[in-house]
Amino acid sequence: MGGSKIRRSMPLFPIGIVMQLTDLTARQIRYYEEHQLISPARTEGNRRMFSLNDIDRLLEIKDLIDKGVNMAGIRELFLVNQAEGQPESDKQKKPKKELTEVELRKMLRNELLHAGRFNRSTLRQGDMSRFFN
Amino acid sequence: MGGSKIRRSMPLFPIGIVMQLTDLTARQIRYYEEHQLISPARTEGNRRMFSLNDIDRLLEIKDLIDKGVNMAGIRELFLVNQAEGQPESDKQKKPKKELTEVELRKMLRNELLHAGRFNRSTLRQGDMSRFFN
DNA sequence: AAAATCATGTGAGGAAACCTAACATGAACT
DNA sequence: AGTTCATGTTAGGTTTCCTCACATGATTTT
Repeated sequence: MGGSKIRRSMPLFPIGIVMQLTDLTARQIRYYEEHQLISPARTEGNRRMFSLNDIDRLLEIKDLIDKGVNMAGIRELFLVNQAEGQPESDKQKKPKKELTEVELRKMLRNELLHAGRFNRSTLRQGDMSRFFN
Repeated sequence: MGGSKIRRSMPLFPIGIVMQLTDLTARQIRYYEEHQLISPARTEGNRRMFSLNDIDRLLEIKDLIDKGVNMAGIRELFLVNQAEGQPESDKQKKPKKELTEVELRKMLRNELLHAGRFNRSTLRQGDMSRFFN
């Protein structure tokens, strides 16, 4: 890297800026990281640095939270979302702790209560284009 | 501003990131500000925050310095550059301290010595597009 | 209804990244 | 030889961020 080109995945923004850009508190952002919804890079000095992709993700998270989805739900949604477009070779998908039937039923019930319309295809990625004039 | 859109003029980057992106030292960047080649925004706590435009500018500055142009020269070039496309109403242009004949001659001579090919139209602005994939 | 869980607020103590100001330095001019 | 220019370096101070811990209100579970 030298003069370099900026990539959507380049860690560029400190948390303060991300707060402004997303209207989330530092606490919220860190909490979402703790629950593995994002994994921002770190500087040598351990400060979080966020990429455009991270910001995209935070905005999606915000959206889903408004719809009443909880951490686990969002995590699973992201998994599904990233699985599509993958080689379908893995029968077991990921050795990640998948949702159990019970949990799933619980979530769905919750969705209904929250008048959750689950469409409006959020989860499109790379929607950051709208961010630049 | 809320969810908001990013503008090229939005102050987003701390100086550390700008250093990486431009390969300039903090000292250099501050020095260029001191000479009014850039004017990055400041946070409440007085920290510099740079926009994409600022980074564009720094890259142009770097380029011109490589060609042997000094601070005053770069400043004047930017003035000219931004004057074109302006209403030609002002006869006096800016009450800025313009270059004197002597200074101008000095600079030109310098250019020649430095094998300065003054073309290759740098100074196009908004060239940051190449920065994104 | 009491207890547990979830998502977030808040505060303490510490460290990283940044700030200004001052002096140092080598290269190029006068 | 002395000056100016662009940059390096160091010192002392402030801001922003970090983790950890505990508090809190809204739900959910028992």
